[in-house]
Amino acid sequence: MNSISNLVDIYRLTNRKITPQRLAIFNVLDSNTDHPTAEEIYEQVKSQIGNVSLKTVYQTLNELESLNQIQIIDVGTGTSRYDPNVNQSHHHLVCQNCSKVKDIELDISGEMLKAFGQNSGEFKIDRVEVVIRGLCEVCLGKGSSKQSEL
Amino acid sequence: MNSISNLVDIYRLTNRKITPQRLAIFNVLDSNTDHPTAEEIYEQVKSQIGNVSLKTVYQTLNELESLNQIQIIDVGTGTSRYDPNVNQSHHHLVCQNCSKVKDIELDISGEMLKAFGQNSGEFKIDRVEVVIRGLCEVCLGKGSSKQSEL
DNA sequence: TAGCTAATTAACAATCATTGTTATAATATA
DNA sequence: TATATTATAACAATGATTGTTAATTAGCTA
Repeated sequence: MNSISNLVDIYRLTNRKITPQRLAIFNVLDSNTDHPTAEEIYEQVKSQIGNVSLKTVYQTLNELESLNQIQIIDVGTGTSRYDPNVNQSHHHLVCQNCSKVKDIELDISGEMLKAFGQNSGEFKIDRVEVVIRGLCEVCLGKGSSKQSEL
Repeated sequence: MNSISNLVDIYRLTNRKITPQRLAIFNVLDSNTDHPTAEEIYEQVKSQIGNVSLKTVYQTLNELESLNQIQIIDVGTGTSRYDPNVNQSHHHLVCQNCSKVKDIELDISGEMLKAFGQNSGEFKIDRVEVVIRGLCEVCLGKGSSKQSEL
C-alpha cells in the first residue's frame, strides 16, 4: 500500500470522495502487519471515529484491492484477511492453532519457478503463493492445545 | 485415499456403518482427480443412488478427512474442494478464470525447505502448500474473458 | 430370520462471512 | 452556498456449511 497521502491522491484522481470512514480505514491499514480481518478493521475504525458500517469497510477494502493498494488473502481459515504489503513479494505463515498469519519473505525465483513451469503443462502461471502451515511462537509456548484467544 | 474396500474396512474397524450413501460417496471419490466440491459430489451421488442429503455428504467428507483419507482444499474460491489424493505429496494449480484446480507434483524439499525454515523464525513448520494461480488450458484457448461454464 | 439398539439419515433451521438494495447524508466544485 | 454526484447506513439477502431432532437403517444377536 502507498502512504496515506498517496492514497488520498489516488482517490481524488479517480473521482472518489475523501470521507472520514475511508481515511480511518487507510489509517488502520497503514503499515499494518497483522493481516486483520474485515471485522477487526471495522472494530478499530469504530474506536477511532465512532461510527462505520461493516458494509463500508468491505466496500473500501474491495476498492483498495482493485486499485492494487492492498492484497486480499484467503488461507482457508474461513475469513479473508487484508494485507497492505503489496510492494515486497512475500508469502504467508499460518498458525494451525490460532489462525494468525505472518509474512515470510521467500525468493521463489530461478530454479523454483523453472521447476514449477516444467510441471504445469499448458497452464499459464500468473503467480505463485506459498502457504506454510504450522504453529506460531505463541501457540508453541502454550503447548498445542486448541485455544482461540489472541 | 485408500481403495474403496480399504475404506470399508476402516469404517468397520471404527464402528461406523456401511450405508449406501457412504458407499456412493466413496465411489465418487475413488481415483477422482477433479477436485470436486461438496455440491458436485452430492449431484453425482444423487444420480447414482437417487437420494442423499447435502448434509450427509458434508458429514462423510469431514469424517474422511479426520480419518486422513481425503484432503479438504480451500484455495480461496469460496468453496471447499475435496481431494482423495493423500498419498503423493502434491500442490495445486488454480485457474483464475474458471476456478478449476489441477494437481501439480513439486518437489518441495532440500534447498527450498531449508530456505523456508531459515526465514520462518520461531514458527514450527508442519507443511508447505504451494498454490499456483493462472489460466488453465481451456481458458487460455478461449481468450481470457470471464466465463464460468465447464 | 426377526428383533434390538446404536448409528445414520433427512428435513429443516441456523450460522457466518460477505454482498445487494435503497433512502439518506456528505463531499467537492462552481 | 447550492448542486450534482458519490458514499454511507440500515437492512435484507445470499451461499456455503453446520446444528438439531425425529425417523430410519445397519449390523449384531437370539
